[in-house]
Amino acid sequence: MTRPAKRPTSSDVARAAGVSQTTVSFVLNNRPGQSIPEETRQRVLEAARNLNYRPHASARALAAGRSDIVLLSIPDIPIGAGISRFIEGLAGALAAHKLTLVTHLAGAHGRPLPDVCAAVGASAVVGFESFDPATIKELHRAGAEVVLPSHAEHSYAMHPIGQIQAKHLIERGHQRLGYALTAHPGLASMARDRLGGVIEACAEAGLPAPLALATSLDADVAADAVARWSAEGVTAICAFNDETATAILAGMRAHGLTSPQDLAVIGVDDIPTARLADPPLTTIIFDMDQVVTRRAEAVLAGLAKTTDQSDQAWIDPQIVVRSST
Amino acid sequence: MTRPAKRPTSSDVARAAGVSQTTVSFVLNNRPGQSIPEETRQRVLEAARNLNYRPHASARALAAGRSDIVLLSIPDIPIGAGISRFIEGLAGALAAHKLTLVTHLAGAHGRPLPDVCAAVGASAVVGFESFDPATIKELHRAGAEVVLPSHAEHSYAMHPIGQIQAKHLIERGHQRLGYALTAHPGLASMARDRLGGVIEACAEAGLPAPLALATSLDADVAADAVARWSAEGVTAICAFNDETATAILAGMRAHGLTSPQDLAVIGVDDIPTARLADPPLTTIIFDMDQVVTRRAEAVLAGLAKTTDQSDQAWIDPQIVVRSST
DNA sequence: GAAGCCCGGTAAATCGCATTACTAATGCGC
DNA sequence: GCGCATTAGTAATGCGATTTACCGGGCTTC
Repeated sequence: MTRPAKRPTSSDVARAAGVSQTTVSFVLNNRPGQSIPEETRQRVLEAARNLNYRPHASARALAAGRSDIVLLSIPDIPIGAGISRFIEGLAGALAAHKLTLVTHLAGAHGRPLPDVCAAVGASAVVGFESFDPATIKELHRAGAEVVLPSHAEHSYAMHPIGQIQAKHLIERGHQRLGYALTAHPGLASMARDRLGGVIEACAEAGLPAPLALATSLDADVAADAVARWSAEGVTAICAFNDETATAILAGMRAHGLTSPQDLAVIGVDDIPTARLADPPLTTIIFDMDQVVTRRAEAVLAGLAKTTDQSDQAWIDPQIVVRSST
Repeated sequence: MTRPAKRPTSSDVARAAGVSQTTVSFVLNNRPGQSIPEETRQRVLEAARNLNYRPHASARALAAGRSDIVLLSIPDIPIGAGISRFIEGLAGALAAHKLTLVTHLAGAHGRPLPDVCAAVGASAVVGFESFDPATIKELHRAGAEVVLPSHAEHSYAMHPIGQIQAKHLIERGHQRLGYALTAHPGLASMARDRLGGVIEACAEAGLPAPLALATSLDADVAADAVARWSAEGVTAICAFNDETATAILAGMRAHGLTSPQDLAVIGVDDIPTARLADPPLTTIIFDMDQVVTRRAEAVLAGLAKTTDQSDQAWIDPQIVVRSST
C-alpha cells in the first residue's frame, strides 16, 4: 500500500473495463473509422478516469513515431514581459491542440539545441530568429519534423515597429532622428531590423537617415550618446526597447536635459517600469495574441504536413503615447 | 537521397561497427562490470560518430523506465533577469550530469503541470515554491520521481533578503520602516516571506514593526502609499523588488518628494533599469551560482535515491548600495 | 583431464503504447 | 441456407532502446 504507486498502463485500463488494450487505445485516441458503441466507449473512459490513467508519453511517442512536444528555443536575451506573454500565449494555443510547449534557454552553459531536441523528443522546434541551415539539418536529424521560423521572414516582421516609432516622431514635427541600438549581442540583429524600419520611414518623409548610436544600460554610456545626438542636431530618439529608452533618459538627466523638450524618446515593449519613468515613456506594443496565433498555426500546419508554409509572421504594432514624446 | 534522412538507430551503429546492438548499448552507456576491449569500444564510438547517432529519447526512457528530463515549473510571475539567470544556471549545472532542463510557464491557458510532466516524461520536477501535497501526488503519478522543493524550506530562504534590507536602513539611522508589497498575486507569498525578515530585523533592533502597504506598478497607487507612509512617520521603505521600488520613486515624484532625503528606498534583484532610476536604486542581489548549485545537487541526490534530502536552499544575499538610501 | 572461471560478446525479453491484420457474431438479401 | 457486408471487437507485431540470461572458448587449478 505504501508502494510508489506504480502508474497505471493502458492494459490496466483494459482489464478494468473488460476490453482489450487495443480497444482502449482506439477509444482514448478516438480513432476514426472504428465502430465502437457508446456503451463500451463510456466504460473505457470511466475506467481510465478511475485509475487516473495518463498515457506514457515515451511509449506513445515510440509507437506513434511522433511526440506532441513543441520545443521553444529562447535565445540568450533578457526575457522581458513581451517574451513571457509570447510563451504563455503560444503554450495556450498549442495546448488547445494537445501539444505541449516546453522552453529551453540557449545559454552559454546549456546543452546545444539539437541535443535538447533529441532529449525531449520534440517533433517541432520553434525559435525567434531563423536557424541557419546547418542547425536546421541537425534538428531534423534529432527528430524534429518542423522547424520554424523557416525563412528570413522574421526581419520583415520587425520593420513595422521601427516605422511606427519614426512616423510618430515625424508627425510630432521632428526632422532629425536618432536610433539607440542595444549593447546586447543577442539582440543586435533584431535591432538592425527595427532600425531598417526607421530608415524607411525617414526616407519616405524625405528626411535624412537616422543617426544610429550604440548605447548600453549604463547612464554614462547613454550620456555620451546623448551628447553626440545633441551635437548633431537630433531632436528625437527611437530606442530599441524600453530599457534602452530608460538608459537614454538617465543619460539626459546627467546633462540636465529633459524629455521631451530637449529630446523626445520612444521605446518598445511597454515594460512595467515604462510608465513609471520620468517622464513616462511613449512606447510600442503589439497584439501578442495575433503573433501567437500565427505561430501556432504555422506549427500545426507543419505538423499536419500541409505544405502551406505561409507563415506570414506579420505583426500589428500599436503606439502607446505617454509624455516622453 | 532526398529522403527525410531517417535517423539512425542503435542497430545501424551495431551493423556499421560489426557488433551486436547490445554491445552498442553497453559501450554508449559505458556500463560498468562489462568487459569490452578498448579496440571494440573505439570501433563502436566511431561508428556512432560517423552516423551522427543520437539515442532515441523515448525509446530509452521507455526501456530504462526513467528519462533524463528535469522540468522546471515557473509560476505566473514576471520573469526578470534573476529568474533567467537561475534557469540558465540550473540548466548548465544539470547538463553537466547529462540531464536536460526544460521549463514550463504555468500560465492561465497552459496545461496543468502534471499533464506537462507526463507529456515530457520528466523524471524530476522543480518549482519555486513548495507544491501542495495533492499536486505532489499527482506529479508522482505522472511519472516524476523527484519533486522539489519538498518542504516549506523555501520561505526561510527568503527571510535573509528582508533582514538585510532592514538592517541596512536601520544602520542608516532610520527608526520607522515601511514595506512595499507587490500587487502580483503569484508573488504574494514570497513577499510575505521577505516581509517576515524585515519584521524580525526590526524586532531585533527594538523598533516597531514595519508598516506594510500594498502597492502596484502604477504611480498613483504608489503615491497613495507614499502619502500614508509619510503621514505615519515612516522614513525608509523596503520594497519587495526593484519594480516596486521604481513605482515608489514615481509615487514620490508625484508628491514632489525626493529620495533618499524624504524617503529612502531599497529594492531587490538589481534589474537592468535599477541603476538607471532617479536616484539609482540601492538593491539586493544574491549569488545565483550558489542557489543553482544547491538546487541541482538536490535534484541529483533525489534521482540517485540518496535520501539525504538536506535541500538547505540557503541564499547569501548581498547589498548593492546606490543613491536611494 | 575435468571443473570452474573470466573474457568478449550475443539472443531474447521487455517497456507501454499504436497499428495492422484478422475473426466471431450478426444482419440482410435472395 | 448461402454469400456477403457490417459490427465489435481481439491477437500480434513493432517502435528503439535497456537489461537479463546465456554461451563458446581459452586459461587456470586440482
